Formats: sequence, structure tokens, C-alpha cells
Amino acid sequence: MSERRVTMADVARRAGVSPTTASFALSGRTDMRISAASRDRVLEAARELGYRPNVTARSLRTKSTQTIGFVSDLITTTPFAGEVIRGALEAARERDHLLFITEAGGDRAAESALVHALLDRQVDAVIYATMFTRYVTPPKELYGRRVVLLNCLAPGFDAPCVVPDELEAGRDAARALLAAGHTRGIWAIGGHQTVPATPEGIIAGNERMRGLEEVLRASGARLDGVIECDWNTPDGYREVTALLAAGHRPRALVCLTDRVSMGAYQALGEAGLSVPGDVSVVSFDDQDIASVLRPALTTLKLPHYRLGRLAVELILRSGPLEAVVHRVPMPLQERASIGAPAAG
Amino acid sequence: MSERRVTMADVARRAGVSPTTASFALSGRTDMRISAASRDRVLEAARELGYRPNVTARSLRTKSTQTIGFVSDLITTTPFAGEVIRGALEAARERDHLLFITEAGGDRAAESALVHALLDRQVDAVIYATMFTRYVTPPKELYGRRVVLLNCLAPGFDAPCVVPDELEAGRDAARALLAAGHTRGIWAIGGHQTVPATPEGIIAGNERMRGLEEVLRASGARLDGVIECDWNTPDGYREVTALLAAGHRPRALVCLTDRVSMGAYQALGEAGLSVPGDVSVVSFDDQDIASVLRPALTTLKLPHYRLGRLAVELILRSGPLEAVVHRVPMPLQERASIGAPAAG
DNA sequence: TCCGTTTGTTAAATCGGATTAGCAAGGTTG
DNA sequence: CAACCTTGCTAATCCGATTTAACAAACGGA
Repeated sequence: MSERRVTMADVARRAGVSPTTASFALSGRTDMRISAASRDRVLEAARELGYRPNVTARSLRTKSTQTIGFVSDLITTTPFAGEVIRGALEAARERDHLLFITEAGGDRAAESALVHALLDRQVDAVIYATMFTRYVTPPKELYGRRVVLLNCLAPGFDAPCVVPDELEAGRDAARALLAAGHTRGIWAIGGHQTVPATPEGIIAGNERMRGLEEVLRASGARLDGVIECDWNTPDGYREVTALLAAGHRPRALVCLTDRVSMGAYQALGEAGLSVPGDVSVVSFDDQDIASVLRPALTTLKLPHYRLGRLAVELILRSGPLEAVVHRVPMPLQERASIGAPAAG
Repeated sequence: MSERRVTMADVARRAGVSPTTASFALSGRTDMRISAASRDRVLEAARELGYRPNVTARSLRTKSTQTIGFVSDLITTTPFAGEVIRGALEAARERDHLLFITEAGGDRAAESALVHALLDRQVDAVIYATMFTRYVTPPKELYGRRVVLLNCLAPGFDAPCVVPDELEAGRDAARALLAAGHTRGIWAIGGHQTVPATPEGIIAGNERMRGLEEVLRASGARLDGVIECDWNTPDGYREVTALLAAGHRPRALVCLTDRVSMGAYQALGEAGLSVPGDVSVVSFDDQDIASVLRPALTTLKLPHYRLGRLAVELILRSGPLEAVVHRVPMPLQERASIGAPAAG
């Protein structure tokens, strides 16, 4: 990009020393003896010329580019994305690293191509991320490399994973309901997501439900029912409408996502039921809408920012990486959708 | 990162030629004469060894890193972000480029530091982006560099800009209302955003309003009122509630953002007014909630994906960049919130 | 005074490619 | 047959740093 940059040779020339001396002075290495006078002259010359080292050239020799590759399936789709990247970016910036962000769109071939593009540029490490917590098989190019898995698990792949603590979140949802006095009339909307596309449920669904039922059962409470459906707004609307139409009168709804909650709010509103007066709602994710719905939604926040940040922190920690699963807590965002159970 | 990579020297050795010949064969240059036999042997050797060029090393000589820097103020905050980056990423991928994504968080010093970090890594060009359309002064390090401004304008800075066509969007909002028969009882909620923080209004607000009023006036219609307020959900809720409480009975609301629309929906719902039966609503942005609100919101979409894509396309177009403002259309997403004016 | 250190500095090699300049072998032309 | 082209290939240099090895000069001790 335009005008010739000032090189170390320029600095050395101006300071009247050899490039070697300039290099040592600039890198501040103490194992090589440089007189204070020379050092100062080099530093001064560098300052005057506005010298900046060419990281590309340096890394050719040092093998370290101060650069991390970030490969994900989908950057865009709402819940994940922004915050994860922001967390990763900030952690990287604090450590003087830059991130190559890439998106493969779920295409294996594209994924391999992108990983190659990253490795060709000598990235120091790669973060392999998915937008929804799931099991993955990283592309073979990543085997033996410095990798951290973000929001996904890969049994047999030797790398640390960073995932939300969905199990504990399920427990916390139950605790929040119990604390308000709910012990019956509790329904889960969305369930494990044992829908045709994912017949065994998804990780988030399975763990949230497990934690939820575990704590409920331990307190002598239980779920009146679990409605398995997809996790979007129309699903929540449809299922809650159907539930009410069938004559049920839930006291509390555990919606598996905020989008489901929004659909539930719509159905409840149309049926003339108020939240939390008639029905309490507790949710998961803490998407933007959660705080903006009326009443504001009490939900367990997906710790996107911290996930992204932790992935970078781990990968830049010195020493070999340990294949440990790091579970990041999902904090309860207490807002206004949980109240005491309705009488009757 | 681990195991020694195969270098061009390895390929040359295996093919029994000099590194020079290998280089020419691999880069497929026709101006240097290489016999078909040698070329095939080199290519074969490269294939067998799984050779991949070291882009870092190459760019030391060629000055081109096939890399673009992306600097923005805020990546995360909703409307912008994801889609812009996705558009940029896809366009870059199609052209075998990678993107360094960075976020300065509105901090000038951090911004300069990040631009330096990018230039130190020899990026071929830089996209300077903001999350909301506004005037900017790019950091001085970017002067004279290959830059495209994304979603912002910088008079006096010699670079192309890519921005949404807010003016035409305002016109289209008016046209949508007129087409449904609305000519009076039309209120704008959010206005130019001449709030204390931005007393002169913001670009999006000013242009949307200008286009809106221009087309309305040209058809003999007009706005009954413009309510200036911030552009979030609580603002829309508060202002529409107040409007109704003051005894007004609007037939159509032009909400300056989908968030404002959501607040308007809440206020209208509480007042027992239906959309679009009693009140039509037309909005701007097309955030996620727009399609999920009931009734689904008719809105003018911010062309995030295309903005990101166009910025990369421009920057990778060969030849010098022209300081032109590229206005990307904001398509009308016709959904269910506009109806015929209520009788009376 | 001579020899071994210590100190300060630099020439040269290296990293992995791209590029320039030149060289040998074979083919043409006059 | 000498002079001149092509053709095909390679030695050497460069890009901008880091790093190794070596070398003067000053110093200290015997």
C-alpha cells in the first residue's frame, strides 16, 4: 500500500549502527550487550523516522505471526455471533494479536479451504467455532495444530473446548421457579428439541432439561408436561396456543429459548392471560428481545462474550493445550416474568 | 504451528529442478519458458508432497498479502454487524482474500493502534466501517492508503463510501402508505432523532424524513406530526402511549426503526388498537424482530449484507479507487402491518 | 608484558518464496 | 561456418526482519 515504509536498515543507518545492533536495541534483548548510548540513539532514530516493524518479515524468521484464525460455520445467525467475536477480539487485542475471521457456512469443502488459507498465512493458532453447541469433526487439516473448540465438542480430537454450562442453567431455571413458589403447573416449551431434524435432541436442550428436572424432582416438584418443538417464535406461539386450547392452565412456562418465549407471550396475550400474574415465564439465551419484551423476560444468559474471550485466553496461554472441557456459567438475568403462582 | 511445512525447495528437489524453475512452474507464468515436462514434474511433486505456498514469505517479496483489514467502531450492537461482516467475508472468500476483523469500540487511540497493527501486517487495503451511518474522520494513518468507507461518510477524505440509500427508503415508505390509501392521520415516531445527544439529527433520520415528506407532499398528503425521540423500544412505547393519551387517533405510524415499532405495537396493543386494522405501521431496518412481530412488520431493509459485500468488491477492483458515494437500495419488505385506512 | 576476559559491535546466514540476469545447448540464417 | 536467435533452465539477489558466530578493543590479573 503506497509509500515505502521505513525499514530497520533506515533506522540503523540514521543511528550510525549496524542493522544487527538496531535489531537488538529495538527488541530490547538483554542477552546481547548493547551500550546505553547506542540503544538510545537507535530508539531515537526509530522514533524520529516513525519506524514500525514489518510483522510479515519478522514472522518469516520467528515463525510467529501474532495472528489467530477463527473459523465458524455461521457468523450471522442471531444468538451467537457478535458477542462471541467481540469477546475474542478484545482478548486478542489485549495481547497484541489480530484475528482472521472466516465463515464456512457449514460447507466442509469451504471449511477446508479456509483452514488452508489460514495456515498458508502462518496463523499461530485456530479457533474452531459453531453457532449452536454441538458435536463436530474438525477438518483434518487442524489435527496436530494448536486449536481451541468454541461452543462445540469433538470427542477424540485433542483440544480444549469452551461451552456454556447448560446443565447448571437448567438447574438455575428450576431454582428460580421454586424460589417464587412454583411446584406444579409447570410446562416446558421446546423441550430437548427431539424434532425430526434432531431426533436425539440437541446438547443445549438435553442439558437444560436434565438440570431442570433434576432440581425440580429433588424438591418434590415436577413438570406437568414437556412440549417438544422447534425453538422459534412461531413454534412457541403455536404450541402454547394449542396447550391453552386443550384446556390446560399452566402456572409457569419454561421456554427453551427467548424466541419461544416471545411466541408464548403472544399466545398468552391473545388468551387474555398476563405474565407473570397468571403465568410465570423463565427462558434461556438472553437475546436482545428478552429485555425489551413486556414484561421483561427473566432468562439464563448464553455467555457469548465470555466464551469468545476464554477461547482466545486459552489459546494464547503459553505451553501445550490440555483437552479439557471448560464450562462457562450462564448467569440468571432476573427481570419481570416470574411471579408467585396464581391462586387456584 | 508444529511440523515443518513442505517448502518450494522440497518440491524442486523432488522434481529434480531448481527452485527457480519450481517457482515459475507453480505460479504458471507464461513469460518464462518452462518445458511441459518440467512443469508437469513440478506440479506432480507439489501434489505428492502436499505443498502449500507460504503466503507470508511470498508477500515479503510481492508486497501483496491477499489480506484486508476491517476496522469498525462497534461490531456487536445489533442492527449492523453480522450481516455486514458476512457480506464482506463472502466477497473476500470468492476472491481468495482473508479479513482481519477489528473493533475499536469508538476509542480513537485504540483505533490508531489497530490500524497500525493492520499496516504492520501489510494488509493490502482497509475497510473503515461504522455501525450507524455518520460522518467520520478516519485516523491519519489511513490517509493515502487504499481505503473504502463502509456506512460512513468523510468529506475531504479521498475514498469511496458505501452507504444505504436512506433518502429513497423514506420515499418508499411514503409510497407504501399512499398505495394503501393513507393520506392523513400519519405520524412519524422517532423523527430525525434531534435528541439532546444528536441535536442536528442523524443521517438516517434526516434522509428518511426528507424522502418521506417529499413524496407525501408531492401527493398532496402530509404528516400530522413528527415525534422526535430516541430510537429504541421504550421510546416508541412511551411516545405512542402519550400520543394516544393526548387524544390523537393516528391512522398510520411511520416508525423510524423496528425497535420503535415494537414499542408502538405494545402501546397500541394496550390501547386495544389493532395493526393494521386500526393503525398501519411502516418501519425501517428489518431487524430480526420485524418478521416475528405479530402482525409481521412491513419495513425497509438496511442492506447490511450488500453493504459489506460491495465494500470488498470495490476495494479489490483493480486500479485506483474513486471517491464516489455508492448508495445501496433499501428493499421494502412487504409484510402485514399496512392496511387500508380505518374508516372515520 | 602477555594472556585471558569482558564488552560492544557487526558480518553473514536464515526464513520461503519471487525475480532478474545470465548461461548453455540447439536451431537459423546469410 | 560464423553470427545470431531461441529455448530451457539456474545462480544470485532481494524482500525485512532475527539470530548466530566472530571479531576488535578495552580491561584485568599474573
